[in-house]
Amino acid sequence: MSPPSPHPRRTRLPRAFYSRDPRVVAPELLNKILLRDDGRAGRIVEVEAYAGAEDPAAHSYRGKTARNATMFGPGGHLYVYFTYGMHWCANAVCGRPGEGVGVLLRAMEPLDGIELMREARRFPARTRDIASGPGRLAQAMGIDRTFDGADLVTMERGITIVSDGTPPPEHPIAGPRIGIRHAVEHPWRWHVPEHAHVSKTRAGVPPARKGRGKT
DNA sequence: GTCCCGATTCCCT
DNA sequence: GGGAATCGGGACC
Repeated sequence: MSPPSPHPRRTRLPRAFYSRDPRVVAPELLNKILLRDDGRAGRIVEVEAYAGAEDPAAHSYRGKTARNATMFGPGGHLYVYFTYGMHWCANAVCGRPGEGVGVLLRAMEPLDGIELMREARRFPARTRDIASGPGRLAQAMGIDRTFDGADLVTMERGITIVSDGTPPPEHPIAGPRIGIRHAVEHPWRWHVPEHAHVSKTRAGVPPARKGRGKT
C-alpha cells in the first residue's frame, strides 16, 4: 500500500490526455489542479489553446526556434516563456511531437500553499489577485525558465497537473483569446462560468474588443 | 548589430 | 480606460 496522503483522490493525468488537439485538451483542463511538490496547488479556471502552424497567434507559427523548442516536443511537458520583460507564462504542450501546439494556463484558484503563493506574489490585497492571469499564475507557483520542458506526467521537476475527480464544467464559456494581435477571431479561450478567479474581466463576461476591431 | 514589440501587470485617472 | 515598466526574441540590415 502507498503511504497515506492528504489528497488521496488526486491522480496524475496520463500522457495520452495531452497528446490531442489543444482545442480539445483546453476545456478539459478546466477544474484540474496544478500541483507543486512544495505543497502549492490551484484549480485551473481559465485556459487558451494555441494551434501551431495553422495559428498566427502561436509562438510556434513560424517554426521551431531555441525559445519555443519545448512546444515541438511530446505532449505533457511545460512550455515556459518570458514576455514583456518581466513575466513568465506556462503552457501544457499538447499534440504529437513536431506539431508545436499547447494550452496556456491563464488563471487558477489557489487551493493549497496559499501563504507561499501570497509571498511569491508580494502580498496582493485580494485573494483573487494571486493567480488571475498567466503572469500571476506563474509567479504564484514559482514557475520560471528552469521549468521549461518539465515533464508533467513524471513530475521530474516537481510540477504536475492532477485531477481530484471534479469534472470540467458542463458548459464552459468560450470566447476570443486575450492579448494577441493575430487570429483574434478564434474563440479558443475557455473559462469556468461564474468564477471569481478568472482573469481580466468578471466571470462570464467576455472581454470588450478594443481598437481597430470590427464592432 | 539594430530595432521593434510582445500569449502582461500594475497603477493612475 | 490608458500608459509605463522592462528585456529577450526574432526580423531585418
